[in-house]
Amino acid sequence: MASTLRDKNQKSAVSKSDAVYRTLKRAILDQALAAGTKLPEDSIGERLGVSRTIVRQALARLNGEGLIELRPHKGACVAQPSLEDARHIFAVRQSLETLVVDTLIGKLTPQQIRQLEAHVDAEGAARTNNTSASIQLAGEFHVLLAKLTENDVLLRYVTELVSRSSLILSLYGRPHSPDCAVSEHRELIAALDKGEREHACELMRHHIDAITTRALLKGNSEKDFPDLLAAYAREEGL
Amino acid sequence: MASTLRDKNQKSAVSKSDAVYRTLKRAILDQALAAGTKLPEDSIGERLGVSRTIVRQALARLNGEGLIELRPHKGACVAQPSLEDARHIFAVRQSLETLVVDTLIGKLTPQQIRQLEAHVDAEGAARTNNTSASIQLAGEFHVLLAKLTENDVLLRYVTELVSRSSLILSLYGRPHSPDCAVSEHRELIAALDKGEREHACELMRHHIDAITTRALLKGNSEKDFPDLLAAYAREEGL
DNA sequence: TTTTGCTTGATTGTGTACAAAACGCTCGCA
DNA sequence: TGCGAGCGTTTTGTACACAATCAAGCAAAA
Repeated sequence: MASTLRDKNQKSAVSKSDAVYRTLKRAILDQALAAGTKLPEDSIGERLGVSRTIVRQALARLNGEGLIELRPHKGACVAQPSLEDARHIFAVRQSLETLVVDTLIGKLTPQQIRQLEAHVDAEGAARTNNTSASIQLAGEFHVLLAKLTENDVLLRYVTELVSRSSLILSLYGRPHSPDCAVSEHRELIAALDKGEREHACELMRHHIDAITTRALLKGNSEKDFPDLLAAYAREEGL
Repeated sequence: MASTLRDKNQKSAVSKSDAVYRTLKRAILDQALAAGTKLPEDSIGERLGVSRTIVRQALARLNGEGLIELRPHKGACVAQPSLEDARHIFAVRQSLETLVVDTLIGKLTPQQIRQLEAHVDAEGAARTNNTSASIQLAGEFHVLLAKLTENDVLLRYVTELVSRSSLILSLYGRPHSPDCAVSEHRELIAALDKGEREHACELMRHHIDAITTRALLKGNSEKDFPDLLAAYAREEGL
């Protein structure tokens, strides 16, 4: 596709570690690299044709964003957010995305509204595709909203949280029905368009609640056992 | 306390780049390194007795947190947040710190209340000292609150934003009167203690508003002039 | 048979060397 | 005297090599 070429040019011109960073990030979010997968610097570097130095930089960045875990002398692996992590992440999303809506109310141009609607149309079209692409698109809707605020900090945090949410959904989430996400997104756009501040905020709150519920309902079986053990181990100073 | 010792051992034993990271961060927040100061990898490494590799890691991390700017092939320098950056940062702080208060309401133990009061006492005691230490302590109060939520994500973001706020205050802020900060902190603790949710949230909102005003009111004289020039120059493609 | 200790292999942490790019300086020219 | 080009120096970007650490497998003893 065209974007690949453009990205490749940018990367080679701007920085290689960015390229590796983006590649790994996409691989993680596409679930090509499942949660918990080890990420040895050597193999990745060899596979992508760069030195370990570059890979290390990319891994450090991903670690900073919470997408991988980086334990000293033990290497990196794709993060496995605990249920508690998940609750924390969604709580902060709740707060920040309400701010997004609050910032956007009454300031969206017709063109921007159309842009949002076009995105949701794409979500609707991808409904029949596989789950991961659908989760991806649903997440990008939130990132797009954040981008429209033109608040860099807000955009960065929302982007980060949406990425981590994708990971969580792929770990714990029930099968994910895109239908409700799409309809909720449409309602939100309508409220934003009409300038109904309270209604729009309430819709966003409810929407994130729905995602949270979908994310945390499952996953109480095999995953909690090792976590419990880890808690005990930590108390012993291990 | 015991944790301090443990942390220190961990630091020296576990990783050098952490040490450099912390050193640079403190230097920036203490205004030992003024905004805009160039940070050559070589000099820093030589000064701190580590190789460029380590320094580079620390710089990358600081860049991720917005404390330094890292332009390709041009090196790092202490960040100079624009007034717009400042507005963005405080807007997000507003939102997140309200979440902190909302999370904490009704869940603080008497011991934690005492801990908060002790901190504010320290703020009051440092009132006569120099400005930077005072700003520092006032910021740490907010970090302490975030820590009490036990929400890692929230803590990380608040910490980051408080750091950047310190930088902003040192750049644009008027002389900073610690008195009002202290009294506002005390009121907030009281409201938290009594479990008055709405009142506490309102106090936090008002408090951040006050900080924002203090931060952005000044700085229209000597600092805006070069900025204005830069804007003109950019329009000319320079 | 199970457990403990050692040894080996693999992987990360760090320093250093070389290549490329940007900055400052001097020199030449109008 | 002012301006621009060319060159040398400084600084960053990258690769690689060596040291340190961890995990696994094997052997030996209880």
